[in-house]
Amino acid sequence: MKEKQLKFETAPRMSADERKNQILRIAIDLFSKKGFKGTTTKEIAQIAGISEAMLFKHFASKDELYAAMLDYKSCQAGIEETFASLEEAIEKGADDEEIFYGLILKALRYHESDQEFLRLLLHSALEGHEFSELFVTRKIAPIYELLGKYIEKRQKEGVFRDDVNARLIVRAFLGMMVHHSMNKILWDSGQRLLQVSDEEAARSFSDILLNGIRNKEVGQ
Amino acid sequence: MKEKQLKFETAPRMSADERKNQILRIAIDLFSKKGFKGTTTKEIAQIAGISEAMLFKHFASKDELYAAMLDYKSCQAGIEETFASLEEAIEKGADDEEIFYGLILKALRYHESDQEFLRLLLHSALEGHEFSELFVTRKIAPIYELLGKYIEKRQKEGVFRDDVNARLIVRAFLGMMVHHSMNKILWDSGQRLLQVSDEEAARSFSDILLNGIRNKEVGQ
DNA sequence: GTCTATATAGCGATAGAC
DNA sequence: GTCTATCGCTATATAGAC
Repeated sequence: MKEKQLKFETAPRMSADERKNQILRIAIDLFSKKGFKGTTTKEIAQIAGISEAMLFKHFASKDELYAAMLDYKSCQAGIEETFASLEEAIEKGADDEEIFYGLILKALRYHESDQEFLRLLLHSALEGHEFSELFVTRKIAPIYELLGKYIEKRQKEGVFRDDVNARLIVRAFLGMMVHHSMNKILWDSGQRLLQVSDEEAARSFSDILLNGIRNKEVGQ
Repeated sequence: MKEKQLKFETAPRMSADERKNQILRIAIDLFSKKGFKGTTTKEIAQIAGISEAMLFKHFASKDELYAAMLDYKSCQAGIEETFASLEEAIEKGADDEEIFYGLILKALRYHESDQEFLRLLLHSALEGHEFSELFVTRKIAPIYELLGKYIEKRQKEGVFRDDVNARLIVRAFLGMMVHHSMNKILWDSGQRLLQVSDEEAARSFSDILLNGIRNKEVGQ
């Protein structure tokens, strides 16, 4: 259980805000790797180069630090941005290919660049932390709503098959992409099972899905 | 963090094997809910109705108990059985519909009936435990192999499109189903996002996938 | 803003009696 | 096979000096 660690050796007497941010960044790193119980306040303090007493001056308890860290992390957007660009693509009447391919690729790239996020989300879900529930309500439910509505519209237009629940299509869609990211982060670091670029994965997933849900009779 | 707990009030002087099995079952329950660090030997002993000293007579350390528990759990098959029935379906030349629908439905039902398993797998993956790696090598890789080969065969026959990596199709396929199960277990207990039966989900996923990867020109 | 020192509780694990 | 008692350690958190 030895990992390389970010080390912040800094001049003493950092300002309160700087210090708080430094602690949060270290907490994100450690909590994402080892979860809540697996991370100690001692280790966080050591890496920050301060005493535990100082840490508890900034955050009254470990719980408070954990919550603050999740809050900080979820404000780093990434999902908001992805959602906004999806909304925009739909509004300007982009091709289905453009919409689906673009969304998958954006998501895969985000997961790649911010692996801490998926790990923190899984940890908090397994631990039953409210953050996990909140994240689904605030960030995931709107995607089901937006994408679900779009698919229903295309079903009414006769372009997509209407014998499949629109939200089940959203789930299939998110499933391909989330599962692929999870494999890359959690198991497939050696890429034993599969080696493909994000572009190829996004291309294939969106092809499979679109061909899978389009009405055969209607030409595209 | 209060949960209902399986309680084993038993007559004293259980045989060694019985006791060991009882401890393993309790360990599975607790480790799957709270992970390794989140579970204490004290709690396991309390629920078993014995002292911690007794627990350490049966398992020399907490680590040993954890490993024994994962071993025990992974021998409860479920996946072997699913794999075998997939193999059989392919050999007897079943329809693609039969093969894909059957596999998804079997997997969804297994995940439903044994939620501990998915939780333990995720916990061990996040913790970087070797079990997780081993599970992928021994249980998941063969599925990629078997299903990948079958898809390649169908591609050569001209039934499936051959412009998509066969293993990427396997991933898309497993992704839909695993992600759906994870949603049911981790987030969707209130089914806010989606309410569907396992049968409907399996039907839709296999429809989407098969339509998505079949050559358009070839009638079925 | 930072420290040392310490309180208090809980952890995994052991000794030794029955 | 089981217990009580306890060890050595680490955890979160606090008090009070500088």
